[in-house]
Amino acid sequence: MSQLTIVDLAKRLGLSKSTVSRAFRDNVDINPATKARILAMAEEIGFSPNVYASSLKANKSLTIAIIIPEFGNKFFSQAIKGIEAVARSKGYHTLIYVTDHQVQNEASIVRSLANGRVDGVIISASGEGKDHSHLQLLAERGIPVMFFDRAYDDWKGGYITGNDFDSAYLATKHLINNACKRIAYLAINPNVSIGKVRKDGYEKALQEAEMPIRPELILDTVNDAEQNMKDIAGLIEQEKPDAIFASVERLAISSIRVAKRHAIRIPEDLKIICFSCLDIADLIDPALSVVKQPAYEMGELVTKYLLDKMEDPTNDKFANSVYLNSQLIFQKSSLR
Amino acid sequence: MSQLTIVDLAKRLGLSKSTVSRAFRDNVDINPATKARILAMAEEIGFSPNVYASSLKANKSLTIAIIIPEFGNKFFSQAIKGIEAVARSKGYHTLIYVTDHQVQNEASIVRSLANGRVDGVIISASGEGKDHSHLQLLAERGIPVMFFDRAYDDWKGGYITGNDFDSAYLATKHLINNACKRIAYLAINPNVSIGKVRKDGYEKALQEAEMPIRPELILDTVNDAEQNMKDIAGLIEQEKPDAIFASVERLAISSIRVAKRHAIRIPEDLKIICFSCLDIADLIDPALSVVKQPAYEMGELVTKYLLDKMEDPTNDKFANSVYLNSQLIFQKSSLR
DNA sequence: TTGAAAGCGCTAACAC
DNA sequence: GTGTTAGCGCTTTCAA
Repeated sequence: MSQLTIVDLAKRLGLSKSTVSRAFRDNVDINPATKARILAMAEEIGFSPNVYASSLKANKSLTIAIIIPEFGNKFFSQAIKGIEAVARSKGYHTLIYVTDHQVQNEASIVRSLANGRVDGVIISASGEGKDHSHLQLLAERGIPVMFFDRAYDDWKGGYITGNDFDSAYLATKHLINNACKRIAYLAINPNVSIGKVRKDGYEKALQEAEMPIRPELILDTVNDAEQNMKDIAGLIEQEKPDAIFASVERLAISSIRVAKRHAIRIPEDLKIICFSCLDIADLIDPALSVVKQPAYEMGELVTKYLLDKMEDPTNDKFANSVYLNSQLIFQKSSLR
Repeated sequence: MSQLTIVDLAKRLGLSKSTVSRAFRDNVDINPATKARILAMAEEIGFSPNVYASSLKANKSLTIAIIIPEFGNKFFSQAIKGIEAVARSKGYHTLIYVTDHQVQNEASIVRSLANGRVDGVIISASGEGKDHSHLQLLAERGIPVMFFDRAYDDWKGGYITGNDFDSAYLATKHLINNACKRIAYLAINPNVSIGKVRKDGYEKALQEAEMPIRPELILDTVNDAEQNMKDIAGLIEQEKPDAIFASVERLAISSIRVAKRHAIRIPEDLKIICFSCLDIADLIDPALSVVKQPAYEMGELVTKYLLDKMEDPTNDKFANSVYLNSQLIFQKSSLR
């Protein structure tokens, strides 16, 4: 309750507050014995220096922020776990924000951070909208930003993601090799990087196999499971695809539910594969084929890069994109 | 880059910094026109007040912390989503920490918070250990704490959790009603509230049915999936249970894997039910019976309570436990 | 309604 | 090695 300060400590010990302050910093000249005395007393009365006073002084917060669009799947929880682990190991604290795919939420969150609250920001982009001026705010403040998994088309800074183009290409090719002729693609927002890149991989595989890219087999989805179920049911009924490649896990789950409901057999009538970090994909009926991204590693790496960038903001090295290899796991849902 | 301050703004506008400061607070006398001018200029040059200076002054951080043992399942991600949503709607920021079930991590995290960094803390307890003195630190600082899901036996403060005793009792009774005679219980750490309460519910159901409580059917597990798989395999082989009640999801998943590996049929040879917030429990083979806690609501409620407690720390109302009803979903894995 | 000034708790020259 | 002192940027009396 009582707000202890270094002055209180100093008085009790008959020292000045600067000496007490020094005891809590490294690399400063202080008599080891004095330091020990101070730390012992601090321990005894339960004192530790007020972080906001320190932050104000140092103009550093030792805090980073994560902004993600959703929390619905293992990908993000694993990534956050990686982020938090690295951050904490380096003495940083991690603020978390969920935008629910609303860019305006992302913008308002970013605005609330651009006043010294954080030293760096990690974002997985929340959606469309041409206006990413909120990112400009961080740039003006010199607050480094790294994106992971999802970035905006026009983002020129650092970005860690999976090798989604290749993975999507290989996943589609796998379906083709398993005799699929009408492969539907369930897309998310194409304004977000992964929406576009994954679709490009899908299209390349079709082209390479000299199969037509049929726009009617490409379904643009929304952030509403019920609506998506309807749309997927409509797609299946009208277009009779023999395979579905879902760009994100929740669309594959919806597809499986639709299939069950309509007595469509997987994989006999319809094969399914999707991007997913689900650790129990093998226990689903039927075992779900997945493109599994290294979520935890991605979280670790994006944080390492961010912290490095914070140390050396001008280094161009951190403005590049890094692609981590995903793992393709073919199981019953996509096999002939 | 350039660190703008209220003084810069004041100079540009020919005002004093106190007037500028007032423009950013509500409930103070300031000419509306002046305020508008100030805010317009702030917008133009992209200024917002340094939060650490404000926090230092106000001795409030507008920040809370969540400390959880793991991030492995939907329960925690949903709960965090609820916490963050409520916190943000009230203007609070949310720090997140994962202890990996290590009480010493919990302790060191708490220590790093007890210096003004946060105004309140939400914890789901990380494990055993008799020494919870780190919580004392927060109490001394007058930082309110609320637990959710998992609390320590000796915790006397606020606690929001599921009606686990009743749910465990009903889940066990359900197995009994489905002709199970040898119901194994997979326990987690009994020093954490839910470890004990859930087991109590299980035992009560057995007693009520006049079935013996067999210690050899109760497996204490550890935080290591491989080890647990071995132990579960051993249990199944030696004790031949006809049902497993897993106190947490990951133990049920491990059990299913063991069963598959050993060609044990679920539910014919072995029925399974567990606590879980898995949203695709119905898609697992076989569809998994679960006790589903209202994770998101729990996150919301614990946060509301914490924020209320922060306003009125002496109100005993927030020292009580609140039990939210879980939902029992019986599916193929536990049915005759 | 606005300005001047003290101070939140800590840090880092600078002096001794 | 330790003490003195001047702020970090903001808020808030108090006076005008």
